[in-house]
Amino acid sequence: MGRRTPGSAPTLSDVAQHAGVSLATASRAINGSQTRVVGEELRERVLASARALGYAPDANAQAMARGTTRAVGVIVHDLTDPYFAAVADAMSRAATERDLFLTLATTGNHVEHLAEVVAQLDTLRVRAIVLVGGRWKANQPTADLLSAVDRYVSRGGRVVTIGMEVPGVDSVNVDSEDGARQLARHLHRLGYRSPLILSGPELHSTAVTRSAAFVRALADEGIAVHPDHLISSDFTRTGGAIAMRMALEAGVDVDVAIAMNDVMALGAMAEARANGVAVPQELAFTGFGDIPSLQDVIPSLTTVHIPSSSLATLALNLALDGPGDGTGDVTVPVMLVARDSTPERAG
Amino acid sequence: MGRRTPGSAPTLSDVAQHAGVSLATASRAINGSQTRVVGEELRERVLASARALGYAPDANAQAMARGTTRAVGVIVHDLTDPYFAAVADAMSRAATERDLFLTLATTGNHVEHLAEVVAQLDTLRVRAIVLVGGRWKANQPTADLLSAVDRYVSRGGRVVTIGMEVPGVDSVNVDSEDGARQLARHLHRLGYRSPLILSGPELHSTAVTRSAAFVRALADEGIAVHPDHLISSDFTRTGGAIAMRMALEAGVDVDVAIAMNDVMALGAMAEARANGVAVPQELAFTGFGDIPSLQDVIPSLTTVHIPSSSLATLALNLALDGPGDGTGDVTVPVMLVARDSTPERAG
DNA sequence: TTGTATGCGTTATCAT
DNA sequence: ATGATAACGCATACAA
Repeated sequence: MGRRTPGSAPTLSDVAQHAGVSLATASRAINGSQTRVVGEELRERVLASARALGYAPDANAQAMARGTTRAVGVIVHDLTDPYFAAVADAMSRAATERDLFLTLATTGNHVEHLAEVVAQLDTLRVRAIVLVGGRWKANQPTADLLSAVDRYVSRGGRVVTIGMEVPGVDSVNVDSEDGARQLARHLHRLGYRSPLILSGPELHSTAVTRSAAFVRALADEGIAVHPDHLISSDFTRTGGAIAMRMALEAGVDVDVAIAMNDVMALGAMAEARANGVAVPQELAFTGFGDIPSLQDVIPSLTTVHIPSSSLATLALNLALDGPGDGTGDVTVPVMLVARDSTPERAG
Repeated sequence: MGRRTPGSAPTLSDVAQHAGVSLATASRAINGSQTRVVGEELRERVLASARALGYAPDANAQAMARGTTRAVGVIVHDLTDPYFAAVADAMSRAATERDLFLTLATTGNHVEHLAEVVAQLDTLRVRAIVLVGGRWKANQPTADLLSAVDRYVSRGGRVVTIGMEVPGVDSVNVDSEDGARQLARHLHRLGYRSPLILSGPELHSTAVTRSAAFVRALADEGIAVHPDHLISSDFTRTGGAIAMRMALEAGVDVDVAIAMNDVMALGAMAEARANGVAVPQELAFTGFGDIPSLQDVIPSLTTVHIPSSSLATLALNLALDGPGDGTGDVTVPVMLVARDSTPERAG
């Protein structure tokens, strides 16, 4: 067969030679120039040669010659978290749509590696970086991160964050404010009066913002949140469980636990149940995000739907076409999803 | 500030010039050659210049000069599926471990794009491609895919699949055989005697292999599977639900539904319950895979744990260090996880 | 140890 | 319309 020796790859020159044309013509015939056109006959011949040799262009060489790549970088905390998985998946689709490909990086539990990851992507000369925030203990950008972003941007790189504020960087955010309002109104109407708020890490801006939004929204409904009824913990399932345990041990008297995201709610719910609390009769639960696996938990969890797909699409569009100066912030609407974890409460 | 005009990036030449050394010295000082060493003083000066200019190497140029990249390609069906998410996450960690980065591609529902995706990754000259099979309707490699893989391999590329057979390609597989055996034994001991097998697509080799393994394993326990009690459907949650509905409408008399993966089991379980079946008393359920979200479903699902992390690590190692000729197949052990969806059955 | 020069595969700018 | 040829940014064989 036409298999060449391993390690070698047919180059454009090989193709040109095989077709008996110049390198330039081969290039134009295969990857098409915007200015030049190749004659019908030659084009056919070149294409045939390319096929015959099994030619595949070298994207790295193209990147260098063109001065730009077709890669976009995506940074998430942990793909195991359904929220990130959903966003990453949508991002992948959106990228394919625009004929780009994804370089995906996860930071695991190490926020401190964030700057390093950005530098890596910088090295790859990705066209844009989408930084998906949301589960790190703290999401205040460190000096390291800021300078890495700054270097990248100074090279013409584009950055946009999702659910995370970085000075001078465009961002796409969830309308936590409105979500809290919808949920608070719903709970009030159902008869809930003493909420327990399961907040995220105290250093996490989304956690702080969102819980503040809940406190306000509840106040608007005439429901005051007792200071002891706001517990901070990790933005994870375990975090939710721990917060719930703390609440139970403190013997708080509440009728609904409002978690700042779904996984926390699930963790808290499991913990409550494990401690003999009747869910949802004795204690109701709400989440935030509407991750897919929610459809299989019992009772199904009342939550606020975050359209992760538009989140991703908007972020990518913003990254590629936006101003790129931090003035292009976008907020995506959310929607209450009432389910079984918050039954109507008898007075 | 030292911000350069957007679009431009300081190059190694700039650094060399700034430090007053040659290009070669700058290169060696920054990325360290294995043969050459740079004097202490000069190295410092170069590094300082690099820092001062905000220099970041161009990975594309390096790739070209070195003739090799640090990228590995990963192809999954859908990140929204917890199984793929888990594998991809583990892959990301494994890649970081080896100082590589991930180029992630999802095929969505379009198996037919698989060849195209491989060609793309080929273009990028990724060091290796890990193809994670498992949810496509059919996973028989098409001629398109085969030739794309062949071209890539002939260039020195490495391919390994997970849970999918492609001729001449190394693969990492789950020990379905043993998983079926463990589960069958468990079910038999608990008193189950008439199983319903929820299989995957008829064209899907994993589905076929695994259900055959179950039929055998059950037979070994003296349990025969009635032909009508093996239903094929999609490898998805919806597929599971549909299969369950068909079984219910057919009025099958069974005591346990054995799904070929977790999401099918969850879909089937929900469907059964929606149709008034008491779960698990009236009908028990088992899955395969042990995806994380299982901990929040009630009753918790008995399943077979697939160590997705070692799956990913092994695949990557095999891809990078293996023979690369299809003789390096690896099988990873699985483990029964008995939970509440299969209670002991009163004779 | 340091510097010079060449090549990696492609695009783009010139001529022709 | 086609063909030379110069970049692109870096690593390395060779020379000093």
